[in-house]
Amino acid sequence: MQLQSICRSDGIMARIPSREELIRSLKSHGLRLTSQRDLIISVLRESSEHLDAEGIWRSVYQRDQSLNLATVYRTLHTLTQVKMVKQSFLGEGQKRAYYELEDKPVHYHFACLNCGKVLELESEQISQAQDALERYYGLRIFQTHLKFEGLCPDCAAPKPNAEQ
Amino acid sequence: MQLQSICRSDGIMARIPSREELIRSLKSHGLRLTSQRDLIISVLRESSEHLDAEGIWRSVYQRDQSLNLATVYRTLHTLTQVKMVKQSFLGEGQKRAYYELEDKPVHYHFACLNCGKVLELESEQISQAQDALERYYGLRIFQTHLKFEGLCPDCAAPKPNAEQ
DNA sequence: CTGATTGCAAATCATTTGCAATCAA
DNA sequence: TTGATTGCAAATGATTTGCAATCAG
Repeated sequence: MQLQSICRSDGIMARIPSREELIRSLKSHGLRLTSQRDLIISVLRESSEHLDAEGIWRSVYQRDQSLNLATVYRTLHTLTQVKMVKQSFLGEGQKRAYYELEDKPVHYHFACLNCGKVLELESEQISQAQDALERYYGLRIFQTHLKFEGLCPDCAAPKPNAEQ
Repeated sequence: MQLQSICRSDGIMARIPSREELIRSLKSHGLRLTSQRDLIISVLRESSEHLDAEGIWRSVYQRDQSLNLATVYRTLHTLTQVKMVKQSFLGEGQKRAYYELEDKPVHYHFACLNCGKVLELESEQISQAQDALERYYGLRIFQTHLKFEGLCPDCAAPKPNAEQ
């Protein structure tokens, strides 16, 4: 069972930053725009699912066969550092990292154990709980890693004549 | 900066299952009680902090120098499968797995980015949010992986003359 | 006795790194 | 021009696995 696809369960389209915004963002951090970075960024922009480094590399490979997997890793690392990219561990066992462009609004991931689909969930309550935890325990929370696993609506209540 | 220690921020003592309960649990799953498993279980019971496989191995090593790291991994895998042990990815980057005995009540982890301390947080609101998500999206949630990162109370508001 | 479990060493697999060559600014 | 970035190949490091020997039930 593999990671399959991303669905925003709420039907709300996430705002994907434009190529220009992303390039501006790159430069504002003193980073250079190389053809490799440009390609990787466009793959991230155009992908409808979360990709791991190798998936990104395979996508890029169609347009540039010389781009090296190590460059993909290095680029993702750099972009994650400057908060243009968000890294999540969506597979079972959190072995492999998946990447998506940093976009608002904040969402959380749900991975179906049966079909591998990944849903993006929003929850005001979670953000509130987080605020409450900060106040109650006196912490400062900079990052939240939250992932649910279970059965998606389709797999939880399969319809008689529907292929999952 | 390394993982340092576990503090139950609320001061509530978690209930640690007795050795006998754990052995009973082992057998109820058709698993054999070997001296290696017995040792690993007691290290898990007696440890006040989350340990990774190597930390467990080092602890066990004092009592049995022949116990192999591979056995530790295999045992942790087995115990995780039968839900006697819970695996979390507490380091930065979720590279390495940490293990603790499965115990109620449910808690979440907070890792301090400065001193490496891990706090155990409880939050009724998070459980409620989870229930709400299940109902709202029509999912079944079997597992929640939640980890916060930021500054612990000590590092967020350091006292003038206090070490870390 | 017999299948479960272990020790050992080798394999895996995602990710990282050193280094010389290349390229953006 | 010059430091940032890349390709390549080799290294890393946590975890897993094949296999023969051992042990629990």
